[in-house]
Amino acid sequence: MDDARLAMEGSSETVAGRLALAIHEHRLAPGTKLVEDDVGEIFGVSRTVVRAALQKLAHDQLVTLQRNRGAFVAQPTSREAREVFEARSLLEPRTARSAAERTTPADIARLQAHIDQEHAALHAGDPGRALRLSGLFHIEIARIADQDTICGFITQLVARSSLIIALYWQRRNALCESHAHEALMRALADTDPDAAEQLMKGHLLDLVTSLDLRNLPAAPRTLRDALDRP
Amino acid sequence: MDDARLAMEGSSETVAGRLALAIHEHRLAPGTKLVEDDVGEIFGVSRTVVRAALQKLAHDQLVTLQRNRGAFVAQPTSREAREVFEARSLLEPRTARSAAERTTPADIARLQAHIDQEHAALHAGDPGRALRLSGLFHIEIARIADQDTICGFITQLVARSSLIIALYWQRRNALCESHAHEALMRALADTDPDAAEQLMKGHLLDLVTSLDLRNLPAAPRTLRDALDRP
DNA sequence: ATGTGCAGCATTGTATACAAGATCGTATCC
DNA sequence: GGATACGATCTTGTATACAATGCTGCACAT
Repeated sequence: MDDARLAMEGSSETVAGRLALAIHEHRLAPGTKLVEDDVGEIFGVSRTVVRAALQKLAHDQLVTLQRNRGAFVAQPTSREAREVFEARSLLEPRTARSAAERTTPADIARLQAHIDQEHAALHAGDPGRALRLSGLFHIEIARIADQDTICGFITQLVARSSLIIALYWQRRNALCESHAHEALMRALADTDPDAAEQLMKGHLLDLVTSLDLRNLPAAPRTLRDALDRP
Repeated sequence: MDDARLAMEGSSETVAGRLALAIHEHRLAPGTKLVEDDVGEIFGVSRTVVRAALQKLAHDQLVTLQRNRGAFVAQPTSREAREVFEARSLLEPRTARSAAERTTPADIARLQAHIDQEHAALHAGDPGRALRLSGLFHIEIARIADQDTICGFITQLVARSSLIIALYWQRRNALCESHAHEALMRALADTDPDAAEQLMKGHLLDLVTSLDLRNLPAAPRTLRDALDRP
């Protein structure tokens, strides 16, 4: 009830960012209800700005808005999961190719820093943060490609992927061994567009095959929601 | 000052839709300021719902929000224009391929109806509506491909393309002779994925080469905005 | 005991009120 | 005469108030 001090300059975006981060790091589980008053009190703002933040997150499909019922952390269906990775496989390989054609040493340094942080988070026993950093790696590559529009799409898809992983990840053990990321970074450093494209393609395929998408209905939902829809 | 009757059931989305349609049909020019009170009075709703609508449009990048200054119909730069068509060229050809693999006769009928309406609008001297329908044709193909996520992206890109065409279209004469659309429809009807993919690729290339993207700074903006930025 | 109806409560949807910032015109100074 | 400073006005940002909707639990009937 005291974070109001950092709420200046686009407070609704601050709230949206904090909520998004919590979702990315799996600290807010899919299906969780986000009550406007509660969120507002936590961040020290009124419902007005909370509503704006929830709307933004809804547009990114991180939360679902149900009229007169409220906002819930989204629960992508297995169909949506397949669609998200289908979209990523259309966008990211060729974006990685473009990135490879214009990577600078500074970019490589940034990528290396990402990978290091990711390893550190894993060893520190913070898989949520590791997952978040893993997603940022993909976004960073899109940023290198210098295509803001595509980068925005990829950002959205990475965010939804975090929810999908929360729901459908099967081998809980080896969490995203980032050899793939290191190989990608090398391809960029070597200015090898073909390798970058193929590596990204394979990496995404690995990811989607690590999911268990047999049409289990998303998860045992909020117990109540399971029956009031149909 | 009387349209309040149709404003129930998601009123902010109604407002956003009406505004978006006006932008699509080039009745709201890029750079136009959207004053909250004015919009609210026009649609018979309060600023609360107008703000929600403007936020949604801002997320779709149809309007630009400037803090404490207001909302303006977006003016994509030539860079953004290139990015939008780059993104479309990544998404739409392969989406057209997917569509060709699953087109039903009912889909063809719908596409034919779109083309007919487009011709009718052109002959009726309503180029705005023709352009809107032309965009819907692309969205309809994405819908046939049955990929909601990609369809959503394409919808956004088509919307932004409308703004780009408003700003950068050079040959004002032959407005989108829709032979390309008819050829695409035939490829879908013939279940010819290769042709569909190639035709879409070529069509998008034709579109982007019909633009004049030499870095003219977007247009003579709102006369005032041109000088207060730098 | 199970199902139904109603009442009270909790939460969201919308409008309005007030505060903060930006714009524009005018007056003043040089 | 031109530039600058200031104040009036308009617009947006945020909070709050009220209305409408949905939810929960108890009473009551079957």
